[in-house]
Amino acid sequence: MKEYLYTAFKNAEKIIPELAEISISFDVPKILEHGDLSSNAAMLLSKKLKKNPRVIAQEIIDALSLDSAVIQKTEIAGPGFINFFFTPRATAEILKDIFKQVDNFGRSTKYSGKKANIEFVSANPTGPLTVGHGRNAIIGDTIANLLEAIGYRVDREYYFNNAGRQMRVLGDSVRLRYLELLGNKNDFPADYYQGEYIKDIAKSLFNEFGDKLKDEDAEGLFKEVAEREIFKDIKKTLDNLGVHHNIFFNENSLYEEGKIAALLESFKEKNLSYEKDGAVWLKLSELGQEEDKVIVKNTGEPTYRLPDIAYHIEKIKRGYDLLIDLFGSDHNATYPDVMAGIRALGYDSSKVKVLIHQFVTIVQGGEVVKMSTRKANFITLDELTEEVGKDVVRYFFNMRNISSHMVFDLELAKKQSDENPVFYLQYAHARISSIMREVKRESLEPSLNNLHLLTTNHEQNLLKVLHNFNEKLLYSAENFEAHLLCNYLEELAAAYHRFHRFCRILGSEKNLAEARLALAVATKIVLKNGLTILGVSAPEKM
RNA sequence: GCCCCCGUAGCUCAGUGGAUAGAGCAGAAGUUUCCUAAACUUUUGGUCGGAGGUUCGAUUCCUCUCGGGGGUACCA
Repeated sequence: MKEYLYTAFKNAEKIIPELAEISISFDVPKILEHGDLSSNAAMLLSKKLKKNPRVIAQEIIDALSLDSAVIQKTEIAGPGFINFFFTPRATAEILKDIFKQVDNFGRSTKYSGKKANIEFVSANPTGPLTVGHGRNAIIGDTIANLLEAIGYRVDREYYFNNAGRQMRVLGDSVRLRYLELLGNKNDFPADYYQGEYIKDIAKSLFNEFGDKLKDEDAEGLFKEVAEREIFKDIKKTLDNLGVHHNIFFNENSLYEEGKIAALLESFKEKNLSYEKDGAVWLKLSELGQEEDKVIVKNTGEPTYRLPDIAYHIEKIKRGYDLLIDLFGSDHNATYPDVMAGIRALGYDSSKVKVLIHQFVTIVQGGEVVKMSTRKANFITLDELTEEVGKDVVRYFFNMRNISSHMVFDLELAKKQSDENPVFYLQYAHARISSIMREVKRESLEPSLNNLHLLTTNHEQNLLKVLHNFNEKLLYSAENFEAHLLCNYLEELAAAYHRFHRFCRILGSEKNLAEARLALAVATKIVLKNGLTILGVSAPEKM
């Protein structure tokens, strides 16, 4: 419908040349009485033409030469809006597109041939994923789905580190638990990993090796086994949610391939680093940042900045058109340094898009639960998924703006899961599936031959919502905002449920029944396409 | 101190500079001989944290301010 108006406005430039100077756009009015689409062009021109916007609006309408088979009427409203009302028949044309494209309806080829990479989760293998990681995992995977829907080829990447202090402590935690099993009492340090999973790993080592490991050091087998087991669990947890990375990038490989040493050398050559107090500093204050930061500690170990810069350079070299980093807000201070480092070495950081999501506040029994992997005070993502199911977890994390500090009330999620909006969407899909089973008895087929019969408010409204899918999906993907897709699908489901209540298929005259059936089937297609992008199932029965 | 995010209905949250700020839940009243009532209809509930500014028009953009969260490491 918009395309029609864009063309009409374009042609009207011959009569009102100033139309070419403003950006023409059409909004779907919030209120039904304001028509199907509205334009603010007259208001935008009012200053330029020094005329009352309502007068200009009339001149625009006169210049448009609209087809009455498409546009039923136009009106000038409020300060100078032009409202367009489409004929029911023109509105129903959308069903033809949906039936033609089916699973591909809504998908776009706008970014075909482009490659994107999204790095997300990226938790080091020190313990099970928590509910907090869940938000990152779901947002990341859904953004990847959205990008694929608009044509990108997407790599899902997981960056991790199995070296460093964190992992040493992990290995030693397992070692101490293992020694406990051999009867050696020890003071298990408070800053070690307290979780039961550490004891489980120690137990499996004890079962396999008996006391043969009592003189092993923490860095060897203990750490290796802990990492392997924990990673296995993490992948299982993600698998349960339908999240699959196709690239796992180990920070260690940057050291092994000499990338870290080379990077350090480049900074030195470019006179961007210096030594002070036994450490190597990066001159970030000369690169637009607040202050210089350490890149190699006086212990000889790099800080995270150095490998992070090296890692991003590696990704940039792979030739992506878009590189997304998805972090929790606790990392929000780290990326500007990394970007500055990349730019300083002459790499293009403009393709890197950093997305920061805010924390999930867990509330249990009316109290905020503070999460810490080390203290083993957390609710695992697995526990949550088992409690409420994959669809609820995915929908819950997708339905809110990533910048919102969301509250996750565990009791509510478990107890009142029936009231989660995801069931509202799925139920609409299941209802249509049910109708499709029923109509077979009456030998009704969806038909596009009598779409002019779809004239009631409920039918027309549903059709109009269907019209919006392409645009909403594209906008949602280009802005990395999956919650907009959720909002849209809720609107679609609501429109369908109303249609379902007031416009019966079985029992209606055949031509009308088949036109309505086409509308229902089209709705089912769009619901399913949307839910699939969210990673939520579209059940045939509930 | 400085940086990022948030503040909208009792609660959880939408809101792409536009017209009368919305949804779900919770509260009130209804709808089923009928394709699934996990639904639908009606209804109560708002100084959009506050104050300035830009604009024909601000919940939306800017400045200041108050409140909450996260950072500001030779942790990541």
